[in-house]
Amino acid sequence: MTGLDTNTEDIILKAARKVFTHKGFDGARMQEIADEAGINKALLHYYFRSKDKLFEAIFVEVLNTVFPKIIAVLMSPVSLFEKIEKVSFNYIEMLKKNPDLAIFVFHEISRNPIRLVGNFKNAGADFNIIKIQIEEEVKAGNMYPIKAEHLIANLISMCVFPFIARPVFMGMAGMDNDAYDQFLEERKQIIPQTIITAIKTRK
Amino acid sequence: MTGLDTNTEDIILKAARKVFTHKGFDGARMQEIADEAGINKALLHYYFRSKDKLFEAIFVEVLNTVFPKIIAVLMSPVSLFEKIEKVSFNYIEMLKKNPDLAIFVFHEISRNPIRLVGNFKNAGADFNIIKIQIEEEVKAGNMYPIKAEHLIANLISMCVFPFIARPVFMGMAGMDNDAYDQFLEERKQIIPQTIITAIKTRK
DNA sequence: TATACTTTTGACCATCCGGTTAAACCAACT
DNA sequence: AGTTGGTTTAACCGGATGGTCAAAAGTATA
Repeated sequence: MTGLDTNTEDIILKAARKVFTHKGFDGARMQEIADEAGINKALLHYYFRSKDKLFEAIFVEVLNTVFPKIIAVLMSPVSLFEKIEKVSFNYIEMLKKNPDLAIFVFHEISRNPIRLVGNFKNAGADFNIIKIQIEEEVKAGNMYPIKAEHLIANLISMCVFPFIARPVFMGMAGMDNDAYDQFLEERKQIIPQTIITAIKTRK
Repeated sequence: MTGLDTNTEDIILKAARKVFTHKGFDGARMQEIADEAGINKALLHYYFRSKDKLFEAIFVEVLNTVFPKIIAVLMSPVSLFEKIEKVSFNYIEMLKKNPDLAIFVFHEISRNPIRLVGNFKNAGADFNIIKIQIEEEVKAGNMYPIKAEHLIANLISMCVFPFIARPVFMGMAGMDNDAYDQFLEERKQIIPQTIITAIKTRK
């Protein structure tokens, strides 16, 4: 593919990402990563000193895949309703391309919550921007009040959780893989529709 | 506490449940379970032949904690709106008492999706009941159409995901533990409010 | 070609971990 | 007290696993 694929360090990262995101830190084996990369196990330690170091490298990479783009949308200077639509679209689009990331990220964060703190706080997330924007929309009569925490929680939950619970939902609703992909595609519309309709309406 | 606590088998199950749900199958150590139970490691193998067997025992137990009650509510003969309220309340209440279960269940299911199939299908879940109920509510003019899959996905997502993403949401919104517990409590109202308002309104 | 360097490898090591075993412990019964 | 049967333990085993090392292979430079 690209030139990156001929660079040993990147081959390793790619293999490690695949194995770690699929099996988690505890379930991943250095030997399996080496096999996946088509190299000797010792070479892993030559480029990355330890399993922890290698994991850290790909975990940061994954966090940067998952959070920054959505935060950028939420912080961008567009209307609240447009943000809700864009986040739904972008998040579902990204997770369709990286279906393992959701479970991986939250499992690993639960294994070691401290790791998170610094990393995404300085991705430019400022929660007050959303709070102020909601206040303004309420003042302008475009929506009814809701705490920013709940609005964002509703939005992210509905986007991400179907990827985490995929086998469960598929089993419950009797969907096959194709049907579920179609279902996920529909959610790009359903989620903003649900949220926006709810906040535009007197409860 | 109860008489159960003096029974070795139950002491083991309790310890195993704590360690497994906290660390996952791969991260759990038989020695740690033994320590937690205050017994010898060999005794684990005396009561449960292997780590797999012990895990299977507590996994079934956990599935029966997580799914049946919610399925029972969804299948019960009450109005759709009442179901939505009851599921929100019950799910959040249960997860407040067992905060580790959400991540644990979905991580382990992703590790081995087949395990799930039989288990909760015969918990009495019949998705058609919800589909029919929605059709009737639509026909009666009480709500606008929405696929049952999306309605249920929205409901479960908004209830469960805040437990999975707890550290992330806490970080983003700058909440401490007490504030987050309060936030979760509020969601018992917010979630049915959001869903019901949305489906009662022309989009 | 000789030299110096980085990259890659196979073989190896120490430790961890799930699992086994034989013996000790203990309660019940005779 | 002695026997029996279930329970608990300390010690041990073998394989898996993260990690190391010295030598081989490859590459660039003179």
